[in-house]
Amino acid sequence: MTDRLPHTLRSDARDNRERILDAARAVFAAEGLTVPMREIARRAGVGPATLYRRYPTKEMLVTEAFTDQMRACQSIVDEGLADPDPWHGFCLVIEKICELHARDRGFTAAFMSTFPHAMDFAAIRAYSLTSVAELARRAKDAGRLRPDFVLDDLILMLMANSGIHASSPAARVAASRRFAALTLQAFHTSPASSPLPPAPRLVPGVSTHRRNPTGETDG
Amino acid sequence: MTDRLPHTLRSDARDNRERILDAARAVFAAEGLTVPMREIARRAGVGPATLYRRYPTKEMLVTEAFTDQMRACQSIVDEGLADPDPWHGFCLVIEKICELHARDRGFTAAFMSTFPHAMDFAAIRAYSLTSVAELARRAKDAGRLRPDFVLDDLILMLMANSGIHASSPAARVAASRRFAALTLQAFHTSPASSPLPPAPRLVPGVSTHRRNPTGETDG
DNA sequence: ACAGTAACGGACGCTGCCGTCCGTTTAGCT
DNA sequence: AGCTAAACGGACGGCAGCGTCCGTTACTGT
Repeated sequence: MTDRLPHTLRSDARDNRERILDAARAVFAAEGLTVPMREIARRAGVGPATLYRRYPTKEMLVTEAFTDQMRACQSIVDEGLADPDPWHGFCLVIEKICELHARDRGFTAAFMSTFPHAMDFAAIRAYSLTSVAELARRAKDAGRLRPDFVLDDLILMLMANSGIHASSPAARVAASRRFAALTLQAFHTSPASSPLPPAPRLVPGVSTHRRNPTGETDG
Repeated sequence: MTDRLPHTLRSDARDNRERILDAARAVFAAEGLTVPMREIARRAGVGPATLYRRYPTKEMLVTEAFTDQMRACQSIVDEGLADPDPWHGFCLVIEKICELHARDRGFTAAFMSTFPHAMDFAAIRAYSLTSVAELARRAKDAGRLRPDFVLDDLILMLMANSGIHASSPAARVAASRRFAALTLQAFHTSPASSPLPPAPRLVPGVSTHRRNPTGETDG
C-alpha cells in the first residue's frame, strides 16, 4: 500500500479533531472569535502545532465549528417558511435567530462575516436570506409586515442584536429576547406607523427592493 | 520661587496636550477605543512618554477626550426635556443620540462604560438617564409612549445601536438613522402592540419601574 | 544671558500571540 | 513483533503593544 491517500484520518487524529472542534465551539460561544488559537489548543489538550496542522487558519476552524449552527439557522428559516401564517413564521424566525445569536457570541461574529471574504457558508447565508425575503414578501401580502420593510432591515437588526452585551449569558439572552420583541413591534404594520428614513444598503447580493425611491448615495 | 506648584502647564506642554486631545478624539471617533496609545502619540507628533506623562492610563485620556461629547449628549436631553410635546422631545433625543453614537465609534464605547468602573462622567451619564426617565414618564402620560417602556429599553437600544457597523461613517450614520426610526416605531403606543417579554436589568442605579409584575430573576 | 527645572522622546525590557520546525511518539498494517 | 509513516507537541524566533527610565532639549523668570 504505497499510494494510499490520506483521505482518512488516523484514529488519534480524528479524536483530536473532535476535541479541537468541541473546545472551539465552547470557547467561541463564550468569548467570541477573538480568543487566541493557543487557548483553544490548550482547552482541547493538544499542542499548538496540532491545531495549526488541522486548521492552518482561524477562518477554517471557525467555518468548521459553526457549520451546524449555520444549518440550525437555516432550518429555523425553513420552519418559518413552512408556517401557514407568514407573519407568525416571520416572528418565529426573528425570535429564534436572535436567541441563537445571543447564546453564542462567536456565531454572531461569524455570521456577520467578521472574516470579510470567503466564509465557506456564505452560500447558506445567502440562501437563508433569500428565504427570509420570500417569507417577508408573504407577510407583507398578508398585510402584517410593514410594506417598507427591506431585507437590509433584518441585517440591521441582527447587527444591532450583536451589540447587546451583558454580564452573563442568561442576561444576554433575556435582553436579546426583549430586543427581538421590540424589533417585531417596529416591523409590524400599524395605523400609527410613520414613514422610515431610507434603508441602508447592507447586503449587496440579495434585495427585496423592487424600486429605490430615494437617489441617495449609499456609502 | 521654590514652592510654585505646577498648577499651570508650560506653554509647550499645554500645546502638546491640545494636540494629544485632538488626535485622540479623531482616532477614537474613527477607530474606536482599541487603538494603541502609541498611535495617538504618533498622530499627535509626540513621544509615548509624553502621552503617558499627561495621561497615565487610557481611561483618563478617554474621559478627557469625551467630556464635551458627554456634555453635548446632556444638552440633547435637556432640549428634549424642554420640548412642549414630550413624545416629540423623546423622539429627538433618541434620534440625536443615535446619530452622535453613529458618528463616533469611540464615544459609544466610552458611554457604554467599556471601562467598567470609575468613568469620571458617570455622574453626567446618570443625570442624563434620569432626565430621559422623566421625559419618558411625560410621554407615557401623554399616551404616546408605550406604558411598559422602561429605561433599560433605552440602554438596550443604545447597545444595539453600537452594534451597527458599516464600511463608511456615512453608511453607519444612515443605518443608525433608520435603526432609530424603527426603534421609535417600537416604542410608540399602537393599538396593534402586544405585551413584551420582561425587561432586562441593565442600569442598576436608575429605574422607571414602579412595580415589577414578573417575579423573574434577572441575571 | 543664564541658571534651573519642566518637559520631551528615543530606547529598553516585558508580555502575549503568532506560525513553524523538528525530534519523538504511536497507530496501522503485515 | 516489527516496520513505517502519520501525527504529535515542545521549543523557537518574530512581531506588536505596553509602561518606564534617563539623557537631552528648551521654556521661564531673573
